[in-house]
Amino acid sequence: MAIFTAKQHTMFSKACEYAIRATIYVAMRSLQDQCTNLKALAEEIGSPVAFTAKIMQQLVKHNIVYSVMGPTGGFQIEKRRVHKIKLSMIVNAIDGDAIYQGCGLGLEACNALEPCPVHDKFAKIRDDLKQMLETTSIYELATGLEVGMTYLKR
Amino acid sequence: MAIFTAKQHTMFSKACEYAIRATIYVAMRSLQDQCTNLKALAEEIGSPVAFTAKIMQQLVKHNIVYSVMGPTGGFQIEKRRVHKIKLSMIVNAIDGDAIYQGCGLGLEACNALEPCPVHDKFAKIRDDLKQMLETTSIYELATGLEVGMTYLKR
DNA sequence: TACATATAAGACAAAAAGATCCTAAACTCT
DNA sequence: AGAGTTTAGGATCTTTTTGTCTTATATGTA
Repeated sequence: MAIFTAKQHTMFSKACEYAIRATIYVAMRSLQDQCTNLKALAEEIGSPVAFTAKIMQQLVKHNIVYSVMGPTGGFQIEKRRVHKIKLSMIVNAIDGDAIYQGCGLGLEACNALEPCPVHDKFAKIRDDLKQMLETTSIYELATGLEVGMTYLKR
Repeated sequence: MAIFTAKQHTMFSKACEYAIRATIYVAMRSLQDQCTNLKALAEEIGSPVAFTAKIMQQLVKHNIVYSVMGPTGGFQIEKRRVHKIKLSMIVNAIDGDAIYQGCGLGLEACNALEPCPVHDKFAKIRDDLKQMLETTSIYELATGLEVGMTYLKR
């Protein structure tokens, strides 16, 4: 159980982690005018194939990537849209906005007028996170990957 | 399912949210030399009684609060220790340290030398969060509650 | 048109998180 | 000592998250 074993609650859900990794990889390939099929994608980012399929379906529904069926098909992003896709769009599509909008203690009624005890302490962290997610484009992350400055595996 | 319904992945697990709220309340009562029993505690922070019991057991094991059995028993914190208890101790006891130590994309091999694409973007956020959790004492949160500046319910 | 290959979509399964229940152990008070 | 109250701890149940499987649908190519 969560409480008994040393849990590791992460910033994003596993699905969201896969979604970000997948989008970055698809973006890198898109910048090279390449479509990426599911199998190769899952291989490259080290994620379960069938689960990744579900996640990609969501990204397609949220217009973050588009898909092409049939042979030579796969996932791709229009080259000119890559820089318009921000981390916040992916996080929002998969995890919702609670991580950078909600109360740190999960209180419904928490706001600036009736703050929870950690409200002010978290306000800055949350705003910084929001700012970062909303200004970081997949373009910059994909190009770092392309030139071998960053890595997606393991 | 997570992917289908609009999920809300939060900063901390539910258990951790309850743990923080509970510790703040017990601390406030401890500053008034009062012991807090489980039922009253759960009532005050709006959490399920039995689940809260499990969480309190963990906090006792991690020496964050101590417990007294029998009538007039409950949970308490030594007055002189209240200011020594930091948010990080609670988060660590319940959620582990991944939120402010691990890679934003969940990659095992991610570090400054072989960074994931979002590594640098997250470094600052993570460090700020860590700093805040490690420097925020339960004392200051409990006193804000005591004077009615902050609220724990709903 | 037929065939091969790729994604879409739904059902299903396993694991973890969230929550409950019951009995044991500790303690206070009479 | 006995009765009643409170936390400890184990077993159990439910919901959510993570992951798999099977069938349908779309598409490129011979």
